[in-house]
Amino acid sequence: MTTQGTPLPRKAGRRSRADNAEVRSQLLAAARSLFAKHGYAAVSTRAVADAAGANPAMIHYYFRNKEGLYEAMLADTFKPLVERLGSLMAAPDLGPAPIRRVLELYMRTLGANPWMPPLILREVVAGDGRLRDWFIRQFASPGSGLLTRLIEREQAAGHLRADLNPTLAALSLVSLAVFPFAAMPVASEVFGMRVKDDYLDRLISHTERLFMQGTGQKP
Amino acid sequence: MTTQGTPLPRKAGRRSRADNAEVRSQLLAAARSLFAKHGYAAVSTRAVADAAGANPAMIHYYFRNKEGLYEAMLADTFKPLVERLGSLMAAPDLGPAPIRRVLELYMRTLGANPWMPPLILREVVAGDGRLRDWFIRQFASPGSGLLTRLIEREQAAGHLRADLNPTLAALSLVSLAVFPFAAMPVASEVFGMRVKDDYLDRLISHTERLFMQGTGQKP
DNA sequence: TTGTAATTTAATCAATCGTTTGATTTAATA
DNA sequence: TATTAAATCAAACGATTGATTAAATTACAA
Repeated sequence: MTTQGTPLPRKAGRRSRADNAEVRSQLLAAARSLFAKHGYAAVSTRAVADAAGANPAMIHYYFRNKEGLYEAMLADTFKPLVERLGSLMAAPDLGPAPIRRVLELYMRTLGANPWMPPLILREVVAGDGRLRDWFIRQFASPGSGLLTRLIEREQAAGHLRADLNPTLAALSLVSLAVFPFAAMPVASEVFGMRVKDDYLDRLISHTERLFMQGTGQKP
Repeated sequence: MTTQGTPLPRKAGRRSRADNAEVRSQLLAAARSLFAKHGYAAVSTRAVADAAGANPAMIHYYFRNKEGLYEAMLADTFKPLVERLGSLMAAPDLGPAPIRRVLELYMRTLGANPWMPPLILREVVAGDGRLRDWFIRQFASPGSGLLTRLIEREQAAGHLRADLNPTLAALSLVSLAVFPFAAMPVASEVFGMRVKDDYLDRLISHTERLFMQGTGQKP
């Protein structure tokens, strides 16, 4: 499971061939698409190489093995979002409507990168370790204490309904931020949804509203 | 994907050997546990047979192939819940607090059968068909129109906050019913939750409360 | 141009996959 | 007891898996 071996591209001091790292990034893109769609075990390294228009040996060359490829793909995919979320929630003085801004950043990112929700869900659900620990660490720093504390602060400020347990509210918020996107293909059939242009806006507003005081009025 | 072949246990007119179907049910149990924990592609038919203390050929004998085993396992696992949910929501005259009763049935069942949430999530997320269609059909009848209409009825009766779109509320309800259970192992680490005896009750109440008017009081 | 390291190809390794075969055992029927 | 069918087993099938290598090719510094 853990990669205990030597590093690979032995100190690429020289750039060559098509200015490059192009094959590497194409492998990452192919891996992201295939792993998101079919899951880790169902995707062969040959399939990734084919989809990237490369040779299986290139995976060994750049990433040592299948796990190394998967790990690099996850980091490449989620690092930007995790960093932006962290800096947003860790800010000493929150701007206006921080909960909504977290929701917006989260949902718009997932909406724009459809491969993210499946990857998140698979990592969350996967019983075996693989990258579960790495993934937990990624989302633990900005997602756990920070989100719970953000909710507490917003409750204290009177911006959020106070009758909710902060920890459960944080868990609910994440649930509502992730699941609907991963379930979109199915939900559109099950619930007969017509995913129109304003769907994302309506979903964000709806989710935010759940944590606010109900008005009793129709939306 | 579709099994186009002949049926297998050729008309079991005779019962034999340990009164039987025991191997069959043990294969189903092993498949349920392993597929839930590791996913379809990551589990070999040999592993299932070993865990069931049976011979690999018995899978072919009872279920024709790996997909047949998986399909039978899904049906065996979810049919009871689906039926109970359907009859609860389709009742002409709902009893008191039907939303809470749906939540209770759903969550307590998932809580008592830890393999269900991973299976649901995998089926929802799986891009390829396999049993996605079957699964959608299972949850479409009781889960779609019925749940949405139930929410509308409860809104009309003044039992549910009226400022929520019924379809989005239905999707949110399902999200909150499924995701926290599947995420439990991770969430307990990320959110520092201590899953105590009353955890399920508190989660149910919290989720129900989200769809009610906020009181502004601490819980 | 030549030397050298980076990159890519083709080929191959042992291991494991899902599946099937053919023979055997068990138990009910005639 | 003889017959028959269901159930089970050990063994092996061909195909594919992840991984690795040796050799060929490329690009750039000297």
